[in-house]
Amino acid sequence: MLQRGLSPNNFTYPFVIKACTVSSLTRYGTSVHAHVCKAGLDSDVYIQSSLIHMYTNGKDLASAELLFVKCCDRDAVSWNSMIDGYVKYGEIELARNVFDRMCCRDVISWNTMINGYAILGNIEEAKKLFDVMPERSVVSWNSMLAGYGKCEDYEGAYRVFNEMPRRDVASWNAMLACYAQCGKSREALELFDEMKALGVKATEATVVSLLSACAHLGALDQGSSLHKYIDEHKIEVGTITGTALVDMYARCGSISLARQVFCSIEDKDVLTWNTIIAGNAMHGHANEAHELFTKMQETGISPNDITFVALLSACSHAGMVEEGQRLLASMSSTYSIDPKVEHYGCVIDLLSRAGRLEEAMDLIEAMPMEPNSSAWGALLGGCRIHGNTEVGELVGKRLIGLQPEHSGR
DNA sequence: CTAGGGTTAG
Repeated sequence: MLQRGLSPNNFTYPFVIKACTVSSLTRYGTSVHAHVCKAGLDSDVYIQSSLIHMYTNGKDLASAELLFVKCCDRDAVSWNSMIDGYVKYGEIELARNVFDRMCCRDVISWNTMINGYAILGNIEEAKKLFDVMPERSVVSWNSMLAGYGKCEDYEGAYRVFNEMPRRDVASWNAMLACYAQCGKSREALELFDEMKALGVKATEATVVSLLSACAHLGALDQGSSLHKYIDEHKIEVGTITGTALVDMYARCGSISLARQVFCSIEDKDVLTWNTIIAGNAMHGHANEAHELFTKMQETGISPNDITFVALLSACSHAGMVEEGQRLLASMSSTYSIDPKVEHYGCVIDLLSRAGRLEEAMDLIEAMPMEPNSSAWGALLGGCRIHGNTEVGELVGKRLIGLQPEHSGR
């Protein structure tokens, strides 16, 4: 359009800006913003609110704030976008401050605020707002439901699920996710039967929670029939669903099917790679886990701390002591990831199983954080296997000194 | 599409 010499007007810009927002093209959006200013259209309320939304969506709060304070004529979209921006940035107090100053609060403002508290697991504050809001939508109820889910309170969630006047697919998905995350796998599968009986159409979020439930049950039959259901109902298999399928097959014992699904996933993210690496580790395929780690980096995906837990557990299963030590050292030196207590725990386990108890003891003393019970447990387990009462007693004394209430069993 | 529902270690 610009190349043809046509000038965009105040009706054109919001569409262009929205396109940038949905495609996360904030950089291009910034140049559109510059065009808007040059054209003298930066006082248009609609353009302003779409720009603010674009910036908050792209986590560029500074630019959003700058624009927000400059407008004298703000619409509800601008206010709501600012609230949501602060919420997503983890700044709940700032979000609340904007919410309290807002005079034209609508149901979206209330829901955004309730969701903000729910994300943080602050169900009390969410409920306070929920109880006093002038009108509620199904989203208000769903946000409360998700809030109880976040607190792992599946009974509270189910109470909300029962009380709500109307349910949509997100309500079912939130309840299913809550059950799945609370380890109530059977309840999740039963709720799905109810959902199907009522004719509610499943989405990707539905099957992801159910696949996770099957994975935790090790239920290959139900997992495979879910896979069939996904195909038959033409539910899209995106990165998240694909990853959930890989995890389900791996945990249910079928590493070959896991691998097959893994290969079919177009856009693999770090979670996808972590899942297949961990799957191979569980099955004792340490070399393949490490090959996958190399391939992952070749495709431009950087590992995170969970990748290293998976790799180190692969070493544990295979007894690859030196490789494990090398990996632990490489975390901070090569990848700038600070090893956590879990990573030290894996290597302590590795050393203890190999009978290298003095080295394990040295590592537990040298780690920069307080060892947790599984780190001590790994060391004690090694002492038992190898009949080393000397280090065992040392550990016992340390444990009694640290936590007198855990005086052994 | 201004708000809500999703996967990974042990």
